[in-house]
Amino acid sequence: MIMTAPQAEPTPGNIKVTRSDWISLALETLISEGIESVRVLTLGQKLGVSRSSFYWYFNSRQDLLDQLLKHWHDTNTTAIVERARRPSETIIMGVMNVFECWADERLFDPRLDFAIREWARRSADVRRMIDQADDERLLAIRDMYRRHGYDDEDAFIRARVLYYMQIGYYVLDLKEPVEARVSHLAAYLRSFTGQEPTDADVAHFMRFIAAR
Amino acid sequence: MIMTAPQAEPTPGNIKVTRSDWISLALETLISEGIESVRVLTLGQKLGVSRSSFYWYFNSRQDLLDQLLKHWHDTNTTAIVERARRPSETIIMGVMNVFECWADERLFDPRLDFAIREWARRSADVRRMIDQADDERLLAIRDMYRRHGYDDEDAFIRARVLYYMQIGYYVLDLKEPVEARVSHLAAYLRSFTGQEPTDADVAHFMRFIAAR
DNA sequence: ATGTGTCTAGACACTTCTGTCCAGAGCTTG
DNA sequence: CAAGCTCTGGACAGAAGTGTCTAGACACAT
Repeated sequence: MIMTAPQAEPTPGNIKVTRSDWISLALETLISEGIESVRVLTLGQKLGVSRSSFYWYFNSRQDLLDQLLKHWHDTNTTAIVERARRPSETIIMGVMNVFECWADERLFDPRLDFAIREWARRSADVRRMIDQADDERLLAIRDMYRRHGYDDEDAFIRARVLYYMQIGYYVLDLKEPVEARVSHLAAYLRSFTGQEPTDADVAHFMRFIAAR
Repeated sequence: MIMTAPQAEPTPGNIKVTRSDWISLALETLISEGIESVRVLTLGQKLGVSRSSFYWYFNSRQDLLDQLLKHWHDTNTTAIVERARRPSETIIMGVMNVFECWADERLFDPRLDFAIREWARRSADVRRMIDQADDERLLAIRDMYRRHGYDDEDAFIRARVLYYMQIGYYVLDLKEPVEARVSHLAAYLRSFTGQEPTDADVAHFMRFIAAR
Protein backbone atom coordinates (compact mmCIF):
# COMPACT_ATOMS: atom_id res chain seq x y z
CA MET A 1 0.00 0.00 0.00
CA ILE A 2 2.60 2.50 1.06
CA MET A 3 5.18 3.34 -1.62
CA THR A 4 8.65 3.35 -0.22
CA ALA A 5 11.58 3.66 -2.57
CA PRO A 6 14.20 0.96 -1.95
CA GLN A 7 16.81 3.73 -1.92
CA ALA A 8 19.44 1.22 -0.82
CA GLU A 9 19.79 -0.26 -4.30
CA PRO A 10 22.99 0.93 -6.03
CA THR A 11 21.03 2.08 -9.11
CA PRO A 12 22.39 -0.35 -11.72
CA GLY A 13 23.38 0.59 -15.23
CA ASN A 14 23.28 4.10 -16.53
CA ILE A 15 20.41 5.01 -14.21
CA LYS A 16 20.89 8.16 -12.17
CA VAL A 17 17.39 8.62 -10.79
CA THR A 18 14.28 6.49 -10.74
CA ARG A 19 10.66 7.33 -11.33
CA SER A 20 10.06 7.16 -7.62
CA ASP A 21 12.89 9.64 -6.97
CA TRP A 22 10.98 12.15 -9.07
CA ILE A 23 7.73 11.39 -7.25
CA SER A 24 9.29 11.56 -3.78
CA LEU A 25 10.94 14.90 -4.42
CA ALA A 26 7.76 16.23 -6.02
CA LEU A 27 5.82 15.13 -2.95
CA GLU A 28 8.22 16.85 -0.59
CA THR A 29 8.10 19.99 -2.69
CA LEU A 30 4.30 19.90 -2.81
CA ILE A 31 4.17 19.64 0.96
CA SER A 32 6.73 22.27 1.79
CA GLU A 33 6.24 24.80 -1.00
CA GLY A 34 2.92 24.08 -2.68
CA ILE A 35 1.96 22.69 -6.05
CA GLU A 36 3.09 25.80 -7.93
CA SER A 37 6.66 25.04 -6.95
CA VAL A 38 6.53 21.54 -8.38
CA ARG A 39 8.37 22.29 -11.65
CA VAL A 40 10.10 19.80 -13.90
CA LEU A 41 13.10 22.09 -14.33
CA THR A 42 13.58 22.74 -10.62
CA LEU A 43 13.12 19.12 -9.59
CA GLY A 44 15.66 18.11 -12.23
CA GLN A 45 18.18 20.61 -10.92
CA LYS A 46 17.76 19.32 -7.36
CA LEU A 47 18.17 15.75 -8.56
CA GLY A 48 21.21 16.77 -10.62
CA VAL A 49 19.72 15.39 -13.80
CA SER A 50 18.36 16.85 -17.02
CA ARG A 51 14.66 17.13 -17.83
CA SER A 52 14.98 14.41 -20.43
CA SER A 53 15.06 11.94 -17.60
CA PHE A 54 11.73 13.28 -16.42
CA TYR A 55 10.13 12.90 -19.83
CA TRP A 56 11.36 9.33 -19.97
CA TYR A 57 9.35 8.46 -16.87
CA PHE A 58 6.39 10.79 -17.32
CA ASN A 59 4.35 12.03 -20.24
CA SER A 60 4.09 15.56 -18.96
CA ARG A 61 4.10 17.65 -15.82
CA GLN A 62 0.35 16.96 -15.54
CA ASP A 63 1.13 13.24 -15.53
CA LEU A 64 3.35 13.75 -12.47
CA LEU A 65 0.69 15.86 -10.74
CA ASP A 66 -1.84 13.09 -11.34
CA GLN A 67 0.54 10.66 -9.63
CA LEU A 68 0.82 12.96 -6.61
CA LEU A 69 -2.94 13.09 -6.33
CA LYS A 70 -3.13 9.34 -6.64
CA HIS A 71 -0.50 8.85 -3.95
CA TRP A 72 -2.40 11.16 -1.61
CA HIS A 73 -5.63 9.26 -2.13
CA ASP A 74 -3.95 5.88 -1.78
CA THR A 75 -2.41 6.85 1.55
CA ASN A 76 -4.49 9.40 3.43
CA THR A 77 -8.00 8.48 2.39
CA THR A 78 -7.37 4.78 2.16
CA ALA A 79 -5.84 4.71 5.65
CA ILE A 80 -8.92 6.26 7.22
CA VAL A 81 -11.44 4.26 5.22
CA GLU A 82 -9.63 0.99 5.79
CA ARG A 83 -9.54 1.54 9.56
CA ALA A 84 -13.13 2.72 9.75
CA ARG A 85 -14.24 -0.46 7.96
CA ARG A 86 -12.20 -2.80 10.13
CA PRO A 87 -14.47 -5.10 12.14
CA SER A 88 -14.41 -4.14 15.82
CA GLU A 89 -15.89 -5.60 18.99
CA THR A 90 -17.08 -2.27 20.35
CA ILE A 91 -17.48 1.27 19.02
CA ILE A 92 -14.68 2.29 21.37
CA MET A 93 -12.36 -0.10 19.59
CA GLY A 94 -13.64 1.17 16.24
CA VAL A 95 -12.90 4.80 17.10
CA MET A 96 -9.45 3.80 18.32
CA ASN A 97 -8.81 2.11 14.99
CA VAL A 98 -9.43 5.46 13.29
CA PHE A 99 -7.32 7.20 15.92
CA GLU A 100 -4.34 5.22 14.66
CA CYS A 101 -4.34 7.49 11.63
CA TRP A 102 -4.02 10.61 13.78
CA ALA A 103 -1.25 9.05 15.82
CA ASP A 104 0.97 7.96 12.95
CA GLU A 105 1.87 10.32 10.14
CA ARG A 106 2.91 7.40 7.97
CA LEU A 107 -0.77 6.46 7.85
CA PHE A 108 -2.26 9.92 7.52
CA ASP A 109 0.00 12.84 6.64
CA PRO A 110 -1.78 16.06 7.67
CA ARG A 111 0.72 18.28 5.87
CA LEU A 112 0.04 16.46 2.63
CA ASP A 113 -3.69 16.74 3.22
CA PHE A 114 -3.44 20.51 3.60
CA ALA A 115 -1.14 20.88 0.62
CA ILE A 116 -3.79 19.13 -1.46
CA ARG A 117 -6.54 21.34 -0.03
CA GLU A 118 -4.52 24.38 -1.01
CA TRP A 119 -3.98 23.01 -4.48
CA ALA A 120 -7.73 22.42 -4.76
CA ARG A 121 -8.31 26.14 -4.54
CA ARG A 122 -6.79 26.56 -7.97
CA SER A 123 -7.97 23.40 -9.67
CA ALA A 124 -11.56 22.33 -10.09
CA ASP A 125 -10.44 18.75 -10.73
CA VAL A 126 -8.59 18.57 -7.45
CA ARG A 127 -11.51 20.27 -5.72
CA ARG A 128 -13.76 17.45 -6.88
CA MET A 129 -11.24 14.86 -5.72
CA ILE A 130 -10.97 16.27 -2.23
CA ASP A 131 -14.69 16.81 -1.80
CA GLN A 132 -15.17 13.21 -2.79
CA ALA A 133 -12.40 12.12 -0.40
CA ASP A 134 -14.00 14.00 2.51
CA ASP A 135 -17.27 12.29 1.67
CA GLU A 136 -15.66 8.88 1.42
CA ARG A 137 -13.95 9.30 4.77
CA LEU A 138 -17.06 10.64 6.49
CA LEU A 139 -19.30 7.90 5.13
CA ALA A 140 -16.86 5.20 6.18
CA ILE A 141 -16.81 6.61 9.72
CA ARG A 142 -20.58 7.02 9.74
CA ASP A 143 -21.02 3.40 8.69
CA MET A 144 -18.74 2.37 11.52
CA TYR A 145 -21.05 4.06 14.00
CA ARG A 146 -24.07 2.49 12.31
CA ARG A 147 -22.62 -0.98 12.58
CA HIS A 148 -22.47 -0.41 16.32
CA GLY A 149 -26.14 0.48 16.59
CA TYR A 150 -26.16 4.27 16.31
CA ASP A 151 -29.16 5.49 14.32
CA ASP A 152 -28.59 7.20 10.96
CA GLU A 153 -28.56 10.81 12.06
CA ASP A 154 -26.58 10.22 15.23
CA ALA A 155 -24.00 8.21 13.30
CA PHE A 156 -23.67 10.95 10.70
CA ILE A 157 -23.23 13.74 13.23
CA ARG A 158 -20.75 11.76 15.31
CA ALA A 159 -18.73 11.07 12.17
CA ARG A 160 -18.62 14.79 11.41
CA VAL A 161 -17.58 15.68 14.94
CA LEU A 162 -14.81 13.07 14.94
CA TYR A 163 -13.50 14.04 11.51
CA TYR A 164 -13.88 17.81 11.60
CA MET A 165 -12.47 18.07 15.07
CA GLN A 166 -9.31 16.34 13.89
CA ILE A 167 -8.96 18.55 10.81
CA GLY A 168 -9.31 21.59 13.04
CA TYR A 169 -6.71 20.23 15.42
CA TYR A 170 -4.20 19.88 12.59
CA VAL A 171 -4.79 23.43 11.40
CA LEU A 172 -3.84 24.88 14.75
CA ASP A 173 -0.59 22.93 14.44
CA LEU A 174 -0.16 22.85 18.21
CA LYS A 175 2.87 20.58 18.13
CA GLU A 176 1.72 18.75 21.26
CA PRO A 177 3.77 15.60 21.82
CA VAL A 178 1.90 12.34 21.27
CA GLU A 179 2.06 11.60 25.00
CA ALA A 180 0.12 14.75 25.88
CA ARG A 181 -2.57 13.94 23.36
CA VAL A 182 -2.84 10.34 24.44
CA SER A 183 -3.27 11.43 28.05
CA HIS A 184 -6.71 12.74 27.03
CA LEU A 185 -7.62 9.53 25.22
CA ALA A 186 -10.34 8.42 27.61
CA ALA A 187 -12.02 11.83 27.50
CA TYR A 188 -11.94 11.85 23.70
CA LEU A 189 -13.38 8.35 23.51
CA ARG A 190 -16.16 9.23 25.95
CA SER A 191 -17.07 12.32 23.97
CA PHE A 192 -16.93 10.63 20.57
CA THR A 193 -18.92 7.52 21.53
CA GLY A 194 -21.03 8.49 24.52
CA GLN A 195 -19.73 5.36 26.20
CA GLU A 196 -17.24 4.76 29.00
CA PRO A 197 -13.91 3.31 27.85
CA THR A 198 -12.39 0.55 29.97
CA ASP A 199 -8.81 0.45 31.20
CA ALA A 200 -8.26 -2.39 28.75
CA ASP A 201 -9.32 -0.11 25.88
CA VAL A 202 -6.83 2.56 26.86
CA ALA A 203 -4.10 -0.01 27.40
CA HIS A 204 -4.77 -1.44 23.95
CA PHE A 205 -4.16 1.93 22.30
CA MET A 206 -1.05 2.53 24.40
CA ARG A 207 0.38 -0.68 22.97
CA PHE A 208 -0.23 0.63 19.44
CA ILE A 209 1.55 3.89 20.28
CA ALA A 210 4.50 2.04 21.77
CA ALA A 211 4.78 -0.37 18.82
CA ARG A 212 4.72 2.50 16.35
CA MET B 1 -8.58 53.04 7.95
CA ILE B 2 -10.47 50.87 5.51
CA MET B 3 -9.69 51.60 1.88
CA THR B 4 -12.80 51.80 -0.20
CA ALA B 5 -12.52 52.85 -3.80
CA PRO B 6 -15.02 55.63 -4.64
CA GLN B 7 -16.02 53.58 -7.65
CA ALA B 8 -18.87 56.01 -8.37
CA GLU B 9 -16.54 58.63 -9.83
CA PRO B 10 -16.66 58.67 -13.63
CA THR B 11 -12.86 58.38 -13.88
CA PRO B 12 -11.99 61.78 -15.32
CA GLY B 13 -9.50 62.38 -18.10
CA ASN B 14 -7.84 59.56 -19.92
CA ILE B 15 -7.87 57.36 -16.85
CA LYS B 16 -9.15 53.85 -17.43
CA VAL B 17 -8.23 52.26 -14.11
CA THR B 18 -6.96 53.59 -10.81
CA ARG B 19 -4.33 52.31 -8.46
CA SER B 20 -7.04 51.05 -6.19
CA ASP B 21 -8.66 49.11 -9.08
CA TRP B 22 -5.41 47.18 -9.40
CA ILE B 23 -5.26 46.56 -5.66
CA SER B 24 -8.89 45.51 -5.39
CA LEU B 25 -8.64 43.01 -8.21
CA ALA B 26 -5.33 41.72 -6.84
CA LEU B 27 -6.97 41.24 -3.46
CA GLU B 28 -9.90 39.33 -4.94
CA THR B 29 -7.51 37.19 -6.93
CA LEU B 30 -5.36 36.53 -3.88
CA ILE B 31 -8.41 35.42 -1.92
CA SER B 32 -9.97 33.23 -4.56
CA GLU B 33 -6.95 31.82 -6.37
CA GLY B 34 -3.89 32.39 -4.20
CA ILE B 35 -0.88 34.65 -4.49
CA GLU B 36 0.62 32.72 -7.39
CA SER B 37 -2.29 33.79 -9.55
CA VAL B 38 -1.71 37.47 -8.85
CA ARG B 39 0.09 38.30 -12.11
CA VAL B 40 0.47 41.71 -13.70
CA LEU B 41 -0.39 40.37 -17.14
CA THR B 42 -3.52 38.56 -16.02
CA LEU B 43 -4.82 41.41 -13.89
CA GLY B 44 -4.27 43.78 -16.81
CA GLN B 45 -6.24 41.54 -19.13
CA LYS B 46 -9.14 41.36 -16.68
CA LEU B 47 -9.09 45.13 -16.27
CA GLY B 48 -8.91 45.55 -20.05
CA VAL B 49 -5.76 47.62 -19.84
CA SER B 50 -2.11 47.14 -20.74
CA ARG B 51 0.63 46.42 -18.25
CA SER B 52 2.04 49.90 -18.72
CA SER B 53 -0.80 51.20 -16.59
CA PHE B 54 0.35 48.90 -13.82
CA TYR B 55 3.92 50.16 -13.97
CA TRP B 56 2.65 53.69 -13.77
CA TYR B 57 1.10 52.98 -10.38
CA PHE B 58 3.54 50.42 -9.01
CA ASN B 59 7.27 49.92 -9.15
CA SER B 60 7.07 46.18 -9.60
CA ARG B 61 4.94 43.16 -8.91
CA GLN B 62 6.60 42.94 -5.50
CA ASP B 63 5.44 46.49 -4.79
CA LEU B 64 1.84 45.37 -5.36
CA LEU B 65 2.30 42.29 -3.17
CA ASP B 66 3.64 44.53 -0.39
CA GLN B 67 0.48 46.62 -0.66
CA LEU B 68 -1.68 43.51 -0.32
CA LEU B 69 0.19 42.50 2.81
CA LYS B 70 -0.19 46.02 4.20
CA HIS B 71 -3.91 46.03 3.45
CA TRP B 72 -4.32 42.72 5.23
CA HIS B 73 -2.49 43.97 8.31
CA ASP B 74 -4.35 47.29 8.32
CA THR B 75 -7.71 45.54 8.26
CA ASN B 76 -7.63 42.12 9.90
CA THR B 77 -5.03 42.61 12.61
CA THR B 78 -5.89 46.21 13.32
CA ALA B 79 -9.57 45.36 13.72
CA ILE B 80 -8.87 42.76 16.39
CA VAL B 81 -6.23 44.75 18.23
CA GLU B 82 -8.31 47.92 18.22
CA ARG B 83 -11.31 46.12 19.69
CA ALA B 84 -9.28 44.22 22.26
CA ARG B 85 -7.82 47.53 23.47
CA ARG B 86 -11.13 49.32 23.67
CA PRO B 87 -11.97 50.21 27.28
CA SER B 88 -14.81 48.08 28.57
CA GLU B 89 -16.87 47.97 31.79
CA THR B 90 -16.66 44.20 32.15
CA ILE B 91 -14.69 41.37 30.59
CA ILE B 92 -17.93 40.17 29.04
CA MET B 93 -18.23 43.47 27.21
CA GLY B 94 -14.58 43.23 26.22
CA VAL B 95 -14.98 39.77 24.71
CA MET B 96 -18.06 40.96 22.86
CA ASN B 97 -16.03 43.82 21.41
CA VAL B 98 -13.68 41.23 19.90
CA PHE B 99 -16.65 39.14 18.78
CA GLU B 100 -17.62 42.03 16.50
CA CYS B 101 -14.74 41.01 14.27
CA TRP B 102 -16.06 37.47 13.90
CA ALA B 103 -19.55 38.75 13.15
CA ASP B 104 -18.64 41.21 10.43
CA GLU B 105 -16.40 40.24 7.53
CA ARG B 106 -15.73 43.88 6.75
CA LEU B 107 -13.80 44.03 10.03
CA PHE B 108 -12.06 40.67 9.81
CA ASP B 109 -12.03 38.77 6.52
CA PRO B 110 -11.30 35.11 7.26
CA ARG B 111 -10.77 34.23 3.60
CA LEU B 112 -8.10 36.89 3.31
CA ASP B 113 -6.48 35.68 6.51
CA PHE B 114 -6.23 32.14 5.13
CA ALA B 115 -4.99 33.33 1.75
CA ILE B 116 -2.16 35.12 3.56
CA ARG B 117 -1.40 32.02 5.67
CA GLU B 118 -1.14 30.01 2.48
CA TRP B 119 1.15 32.62 0.94
CA ALA B 120 3.31 32.47 4.08
CA ARG B 121 4.15 28.87 3.31
CA ARG B 122 6.19 30.05 0.35
CA SER B 123 7.63 33.29 1.65
CA ALA B 124 9.74 33.68 4.76
CA ASP B 125 8.94 37.40 4.85
CA VAL B 126 5.22 36.76 4.91
CA ARG B 127 5.75 33.99 7.45
CA ARG B 128 7.38 36.52 9.77
CA MET B 129 4.57 38.99 9.20
CA ILE B 130 1.84 36.51 10.07
CA ASP B 131 3.64 35.12 13.09
CA GLN B 132 4.02 38.65 14.32
CA ALA B 133 0.35 39.37 13.58
CA ASP B 134 -0.78 36.29 15.52
CA ASP B 135 1.37 37.48 18.39
CA GLU B 136 0.04 41.01 18.21
CA ARG B 137 -3.55 39.78 18.22
CA LEU B 138 -2.96 37.32 21.06
CA LEU B 139 -1.14 39.83 23.23
CA ALA B 140 -3.86 42.44 22.73
CA ILE B 141 -6.49 39.92 23.80
CA ARG B 142 -4.34 38.75 26.72
CA ASP B 143 -3.94 42.34 27.91
CA MET B 144 -7.69 42.76 27.75
CA TYR B 145 -8.11 39.84 30.15
CA ARG B 146 -5.37 41.24 32.37
CA ARG B 147 -7.06 44.62 32.59
CA HIS B 148 -10.07 42.81 33.98
CA GLY B 149 -8.10 41.14 36.76
CA TYR B 150 -7.13 37.76 35.26
CA ASP B 151 -3.65 36.73 36.31
CA ASP B 152 -0.90 36.47 33.69
CA GLU B 153 -1.12 32.80 32.86
CA ASP B 154 -4.89 32.62 32.93
CA ALA B 155 -5.13 35.68 30.68
CA PHE B 156 -2.69 34.16 28.20
CA ILE B 157 -4.47 30.83 28.02
CA ARG B 158 -7.89 32.42 27.71
CA ALA B 159 -6.57 34.58 24.86
CA ARG B 160 -5.33 31.47 23.08
CA VAL B 161 -8.59 29.64 23.55
CA LEU B 162 -10.61 32.58 22.26
CA TYR B 163 -8.35 33.18 19.25
CA TYR B 164 -7.50 29.62 18.22
CA MET B 165 -11.05 28.46 18.60
CA GLN B 166 -12.16 31.12 16.13
CA ILE B 167 -9.42 30.26 13.62
CA GLY B 168 -10.49 26.63 13.84
CA TYR B 169 -14.11 27.59 13.33
CA TYR B 170 -13.26 29.41 10.11
CA VAL B 171 -11.30 26.47 8.76
CA LEU B 172 -14.25 24.15 9.06
CA ASP B 173 -16.20 26.69 7.01
CA LEU B 174 -19.48 25.53 8.47
CA LYS B 175 -21.57 28.24 6.78
CA GLU B 176 -23.80 28.60 9.82
CA PRO B 177 -26.00 31.69 9.54
CA VAL B 178 -25.13 34.49 11.94
CA GLU B 179 -28.39 33.89 13.82
CA ALA B 180 -27.43 30.31 14.67
CA ARG B 181 -24.05 31.39 15.95
CA VAL B 182 -25.46 34.24 17.99
CA SER B 183 -27.93 31.88 19.62
CA HIS B 184 -24.98 30.32 21.43
CA LEU B 185 -23.60 33.69 22.50
CA ALA B 186 -24.27 33.27 26.21
CA ALA B 187 -22.59 29.88 26.28
CA TYR B 188 -19.55 31.20 24.44
CA LEU B 189 -19.25 34.15 26.79
CA ARG B 190 -19.54 31.91 29.84
CA SER B 191 -16.84 29.61 28.55
CA PHE B 192 -14.49 32.39 27.48
CA THR B 193 -14.76 34.46 30.64
CA GLY B 194 -15.85 32.09 33.40
CA GLN B 195 -18.52 34.62 34.25
CA GLU B 196 -22.26 34.68 33.75
CA PRO B 197 -23.46 37.11 31.05
CA THR B 198 -26.55 39.19 31.80
CA ASP B 199 -29.54 39.61 29.53
CA ALA B 200 -28.38 43.17 28.98
CA ASP B 201 -25.03 41.89 27.68
CA VAL B 202 -26.70 39.63 25.15
CA ALA B 203 -29.13 42.36 24.14
CA HIS B 204 -26.21 44.71 23.57
CA PHE B 205 -24.58 42.36 21.10
CA MET B 206 -27.87 41.73 19.35
CA ARG B 207 -28.11 45.45 18.68
CA PHE B 208 -24.67 45.38 17.06
CA ILE B 209 -25.71 42.48 14.85
CA ALA B 210 -28.91 44.23 13.82
CA ALA B 211 -27.11 47.52 13.09
CA ARG B 212 -24.53 45.77 10.96
C1' DA C 1 -4.21 77.18 -29.13
C1' DT C 2 -0.83 75.65 -26.64
C1' DG C 3 1.39 73.54 -23.21
C1' DT C 4 1.61 70.47 -19.25
C1' DG C 5 0.88 66.71 -16.46
C1' DT C 6 -1.29 62.18 -16.19
C1' DC C 7 -2.04 57.88 -17.94
C1' DT C 8 -1.91 54.17 -21.74
C1' DA C 9 -0.48 51.18 -25.89
C1' DG C 10 2.83 48.68 -28.02
C1' DA C 11 7.46 47.22 -28.95
C1' DC C 12 11.68 45.21 -27.10
C1' DA C 13 14.79 42.46 -24.30
C1' DC C 14 15.11 39.13 -20.91
C1' DT C 15 13.87 35.15 -17.82
C1' DT C 16 11.79 30.81 -16.62
C1' DC C 17 9.50 27.04 -17.77
C1' DT C 18 7.41 23.22 -20.92
C1' DG C 19 7.64 19.69 -24.34
C1' DT C 20 10.16 17.40 -28.44
C1' DC C 21 13.90 15.39 -30.87
C1' DC C 22 17.98 12.99 -31.50
C1' DA C 23 22.49 11.34 -30.66
C1' DG C 24 24.79 8.61 -27.64
C1' DA C 25 26.39 6.36 -23.11
C1' DG C 26 26.40 2.19 -20.51
C1' DC C 27 24.60 -2.23 -18.93
C1' DT C 28 22.75 -6.73 -20.58
C1' DT C 29 22.01 -10.49 -23.40
C1' DG C 30 22.71 -13.33 -27.49
C1' DC D 1 31.69 -8.37 -29.84
C1' DA D 2 27.62 -6.77 -31.49
C1' DA D 3 23.05 -5.63 -30.90
C1' DG D 4 19.38 -4.04 -27.92
C1' DC D 5 17.30 -1.83 -24.23
C1' DT D 6 17.12 1.79 -20.92
C1' DC D 7 18.16 6.10 -19.65
C1' DT D 8 20.49 10.85 -20.18
C1' DG D 9 22.33 15.34 -22.12
C1' DG D 10 21.88 19.09 -24.99
C1' DA D 11 19.73 21.65 -28.60
C1' DC D 12 15.52 23.67 -30.30
C1' DA D 13 11.02 25.89 -30.41
C1' DG D 14 7.62 28.13 -28.10
C1' DA D 15 4.58 29.87 -24.27
C1' DA D 16 3.96 33.03 -20.45
C1' DG D 17 5.53 36.33 -17.59
C1' DT D 18 8.43 40.63 -15.98
C1' DG D 19 10.31 45.15 -16.50
C1' DT D 20 11.74 49.24 -19.62
C1' DC D 21 11.20 52.68 -23.00
C1' DT D 22 9.03 55.78 -26.20
C1' DA D 23 5.35 57.88 -28.53
C1' DG D 24 1.09 59.58 -28.00
C1' DA D 25 -3.90 60.26 -26.22
C1' DC D 26 -6.67 62.99 -23.26
C1' DA D 27 -8.30 66.57 -20.04
C1' DC D 28 -7.30 70.81 -18.01
C1' DA D 29 -5.08 75.24 -17.04
C1' DT D 30 -3.01 79.28 -18.98
